[in-house]
Amino acid sequence: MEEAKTQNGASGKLLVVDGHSLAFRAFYALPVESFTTTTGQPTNAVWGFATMLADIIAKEKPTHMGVAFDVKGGTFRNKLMPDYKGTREAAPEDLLSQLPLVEDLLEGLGITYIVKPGYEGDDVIGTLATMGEAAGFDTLVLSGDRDAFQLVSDKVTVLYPGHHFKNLKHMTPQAIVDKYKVTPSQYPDLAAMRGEGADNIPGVPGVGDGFAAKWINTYGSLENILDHAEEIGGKKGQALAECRDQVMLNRKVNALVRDLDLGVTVKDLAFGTIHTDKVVPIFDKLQFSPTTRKKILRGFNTVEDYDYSSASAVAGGEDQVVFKEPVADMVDDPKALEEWADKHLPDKEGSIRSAQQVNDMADTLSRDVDTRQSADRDTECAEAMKDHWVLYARGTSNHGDYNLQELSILSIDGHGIAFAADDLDAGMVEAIQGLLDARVGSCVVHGYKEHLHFLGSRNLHVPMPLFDTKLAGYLAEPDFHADDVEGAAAHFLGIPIEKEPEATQGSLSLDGSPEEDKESRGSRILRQAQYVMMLADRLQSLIDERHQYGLLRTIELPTSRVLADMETEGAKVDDARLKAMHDQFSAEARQAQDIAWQRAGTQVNLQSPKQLQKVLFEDMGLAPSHRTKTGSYSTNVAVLQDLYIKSVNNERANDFLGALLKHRETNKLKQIVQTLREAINPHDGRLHTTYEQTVAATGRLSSVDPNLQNIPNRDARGREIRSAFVPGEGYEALLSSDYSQVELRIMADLSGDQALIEAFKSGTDFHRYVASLVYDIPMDEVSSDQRSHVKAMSYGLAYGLSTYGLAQQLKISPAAADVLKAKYFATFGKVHEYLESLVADAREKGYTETMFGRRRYFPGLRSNRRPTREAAERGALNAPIQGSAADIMKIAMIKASRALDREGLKSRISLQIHDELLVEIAPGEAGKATKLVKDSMEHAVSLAVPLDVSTGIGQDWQLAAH
DNA sequence: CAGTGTCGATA
DNA sequence: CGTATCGACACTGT
Repeated sequence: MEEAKTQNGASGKLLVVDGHSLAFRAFYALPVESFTTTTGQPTNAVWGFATMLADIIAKEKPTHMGVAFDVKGGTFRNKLMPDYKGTREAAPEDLLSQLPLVEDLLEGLGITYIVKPGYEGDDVIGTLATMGEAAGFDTLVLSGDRDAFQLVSDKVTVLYPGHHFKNLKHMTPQAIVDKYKVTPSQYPDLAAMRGEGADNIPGVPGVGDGFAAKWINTYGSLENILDHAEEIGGKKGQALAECRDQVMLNRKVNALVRDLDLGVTVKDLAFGTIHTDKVVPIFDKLQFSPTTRKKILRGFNTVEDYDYSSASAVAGGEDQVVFKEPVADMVDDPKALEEWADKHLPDKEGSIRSAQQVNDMADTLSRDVDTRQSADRDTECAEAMKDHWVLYARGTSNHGDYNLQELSILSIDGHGIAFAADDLDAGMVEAIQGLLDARVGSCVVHGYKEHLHFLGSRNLHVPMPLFDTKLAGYLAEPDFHADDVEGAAAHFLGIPIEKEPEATQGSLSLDGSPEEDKESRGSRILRQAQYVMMLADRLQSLIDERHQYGLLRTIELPTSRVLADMETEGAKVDDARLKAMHDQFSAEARQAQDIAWQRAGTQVNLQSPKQLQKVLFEDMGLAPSHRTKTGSYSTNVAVLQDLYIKSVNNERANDFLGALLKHRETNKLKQIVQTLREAINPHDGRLHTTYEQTVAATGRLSSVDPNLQNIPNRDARGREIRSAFVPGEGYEALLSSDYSQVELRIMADLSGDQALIEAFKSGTDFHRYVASLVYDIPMDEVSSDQRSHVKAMSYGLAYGLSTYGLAQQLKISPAAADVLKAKYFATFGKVHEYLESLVADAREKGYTETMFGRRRYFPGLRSNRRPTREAAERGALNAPIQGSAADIMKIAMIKASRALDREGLKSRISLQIHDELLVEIAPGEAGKATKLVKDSMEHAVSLAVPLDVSTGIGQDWQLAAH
């Protein structure tokens, strides 16, 4: 890098920053929820400001720096133009409260910041840039305001953020000319004619950058253009003449002042020395992580080895994580693999457990779960994880077809072996199997389920490993989603994100990227394995601290195995039936569309809310009711139905709405059926969903590609689709087995409310029983309204339902809802207390916990923003309940799967829909399988109330329903 | 071609 | 102004 030199030998690089612009952009770019201290102070703008600045400092290496801020109160511009920046909304409090923090941080970092009453930050910037230029410095101006372009010269470059704030464009004189076809000094003339929307400066109507540039190049100066406005002619020329005064005013307003007296010289702007006594307290106050601190400080000359971490740094210490490049060993025959393993991997004998031992241990722990939910809390992994190795495989999957692509084994000593799947012959596969069987007890993977699939595609079976970094990461922070190993490493280890270029396989690469050669492919996968190794170290201690190893071992890892089998087997569907339904729904949707188009008089796209808004609320003049969150008029079913009823006297609108509603319904069903059909695996005619085990923050599973957890079930039309799910070849029926009111039963158990416990023990119609208590009347006098109101209240409990919401759902007045709620809580006082305690505990601890120690963190509970805080409160109320139900179902699945196996049945679990299992029944096994599955579910855990499971058997899913 | 908004399906 | 999801489609901006 060359540095600027002046005649007198001075050299330097000056960075001038528009402080407000940077803080604003950071604020809006980063979610405030993720950047809030425990005291509720938002820090997203400060964090973004500081890290962004650090990035630029690291990249540009300036020697001098000045940050300009606006100051409250009007400037000379407002006197010239009262509307100047008039459309700007006031900055939100969450941002304003951060500006003093930014200034404090700058002071601590030894960076000069400047405000000048009566002038804007832009004028300070203009002055600083001019001073830098005059001193012979290379000068950079970081600003999101285009007015700064007038400062650009050979010595001055403006860094202008693009759409993504990260990539800054270097606006040099040439870049300005390329973009606007005028020189930097001519740019204000151009802007004066075009106007500046952001500042509420009107331009000449119909004139944009293009015309303005053309005129400037024809006539030179702005004055000259205005003098020749008549010559230009046409609408634009006329408009220009009419706007003459405005344009001249614009030009005055957009000229930056470049000669303010700021009371500093360029030399004063030198920086680099940090005031440690000031910086550390600020860092502490902002609760910045050690990683963030290092990141911010890397561009400064800091005293070597000075500890910038807070005295009160997080326990467990965030030691600097160092990436050590693994050594790739060449192993090309089975014997060599065995020798390599003997040399580098933990002993088969001794402290390391064999696969059988590991599974025995899991069984033992799982039995503990039978009797006492907390028995598994004390199992720790630290001991076993002093010596471990990483198995890291990658592959492809497509609707049940899995394909291993590459596999690696990495020892804790840094030696590793990488294989391309194509190079694995039968002998090598056998040797790998031997290695797995002997040493899996000390093995770490990232995603056990995926490894079962990928290795399974080469007939390799992976017994249960010691640790899974993907599952562990999910338990540690269920709201965080890394999409790959690098992402997880970046998050948990604070390793800068360097995305590895993905393998370009095959003979040619279309996008011109170089094909990855064998060697670099090998070292890439070993690097990824090394990330897994490092993640294991970090997560192991996190998991142990929280006593979650039992959860990992006895619930999550075994669940992975059950899910892998379910995914591999899939669920059989009758495609002929689906096709018939699709044809039927298509025809109906088309009919409805024809009628709608006819009544509307135009071919509106019925699937376009925007077009519908126009037809309904403009053309037909109907009265809009509900607004969407962005302020437009909603066209959802509730609104449409309402309009339909209200439009009885308007035949055209009424017909249109009827057809539209019909289209909504049938088209949705058509689309669901179509999606299902497209996902059928052609080889076996079955649907192979993928269960995501680390997505839902509460601990539930989710289902994707296709989602088989949202197949219609509410109305008869949609439910028909379930009749297409049938037993496959070699099976005779389907069993549906589901929990009734699990979440309520969990609440009864956890709250210890005797009234509710008795209600469940009574064994009668639960909602009727509860209603009789709430209204204090005999069971047989409970009206159907009373029953349904109480039922809604019961279900709403676990969601943090408001009286408003309850009223809306039951179509009763808020006052009546309030009365219902009061009565309900008067009857079940302990439930009320329990729900309140969930939120209170979460506020104190920062997280909630399920019966099995699954955590979820809720930083939003301390937010200053009411909507944020209340949303967090509802989440904290719901998470332990929904999450405990999820834990219980996972345990039930593990038990059921093992029971079916143990009894030698061929029947198998096919689908899980949160509180329901669908089981494919082999001939003659209906009775036995039903009993095993039902028992497993009923006795997954032992609560103060019985777990009620209802079952049904039928020739298809719909018929199996009960 | 990616990102956002609206809508609607489930437990 | 009830929790947790997934995904199709339309539209918009680079």
